[in-house]
Amino acid sequence: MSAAESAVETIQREMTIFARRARASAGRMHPELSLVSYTLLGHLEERDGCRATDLAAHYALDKSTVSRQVAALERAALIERRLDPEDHRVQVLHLTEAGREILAQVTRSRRAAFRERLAEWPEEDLVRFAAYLERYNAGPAGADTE
Amino acid sequence: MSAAESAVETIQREMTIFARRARASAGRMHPELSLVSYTLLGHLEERDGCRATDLAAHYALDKSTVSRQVAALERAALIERRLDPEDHRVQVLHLTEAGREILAQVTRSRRAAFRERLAEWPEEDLVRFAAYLERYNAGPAGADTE
DNA sequence: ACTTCAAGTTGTACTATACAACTAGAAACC
DNA sequence: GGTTTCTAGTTGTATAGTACAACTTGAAGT
Repeated sequence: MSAAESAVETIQREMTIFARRARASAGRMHPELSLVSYTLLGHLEERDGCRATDLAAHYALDKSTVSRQVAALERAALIERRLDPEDHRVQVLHLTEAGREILAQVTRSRRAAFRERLAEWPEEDLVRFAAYLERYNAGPAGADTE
Repeated sequence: MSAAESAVETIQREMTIFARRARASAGRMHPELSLVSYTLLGHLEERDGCRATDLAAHYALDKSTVSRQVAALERAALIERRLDPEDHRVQVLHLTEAGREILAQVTRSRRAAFRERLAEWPEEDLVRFAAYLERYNAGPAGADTE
């Protein structure tokens, strides 16, 4: 096997290990916000509000799944729905103040965990690793991970 | 924010994206073998058989979860249980021929997907990316992802 | 106006998971 | 050697996340 092939094997194996671990650990670290809820809230913050359908499309989730997630987040008062006056089918989702706070808090705590895990890494390696991950994820959707 | 800090942010974000995508896509690609079943079979192949308890410990899963996964894999005739003659509480799990085949087939197909996604990468980058991932995953357990 | 399309909700089902209670066997300790 | 304690695994129960299908409501096109 060439060096490239063997590297691909390793990447596959390590990405699999990471994926397998991530959800469970996210749930353990932040019982109040699952990985999915976290990313949904993050998306709302980034876009400053959007529709449930947009979330479903962006994360390749069924609209029923998003509907229930949104309902739960609203119940927890982390988001609110605003009826679009232009189109009464549409509810634009927005973070509430509480949602913003929880999101910031979880982000801080996740960041701390990553920092700790990467504490010993030289800056040069961090920058390269980050670039590789971006490049990997930006690759053609559907190949394996979308 | 320093270059290192911003790289950590990116790593966190991209790892999260990857983790969120991975399970669902694995399920879509291989309905016959979930990501968890796949890793369990892989472990059995690598170790040439082991106990359910070992699987639970290694993957930080509850023994009840493993018990049900194992039951399903046995029902599908992908693994078999052999009673340990030394200790009648113990069942040593082994891949069956069918299990070996399915595992090989899914591995091939996953490998093809990764290869395609990484096809344009220079060998040097593949090797470095693989090393970074190994280093990341080998880090202290529990920080974030175990 | 009628049809078709789009946004969301709800019913139903399945998978993965954990925790707790249990059974069966092994080991340890007087 | 019998009692207690530990270990391996199963089963009951509950929860989260997910998908698909059927439905409701509103918008748009013909």
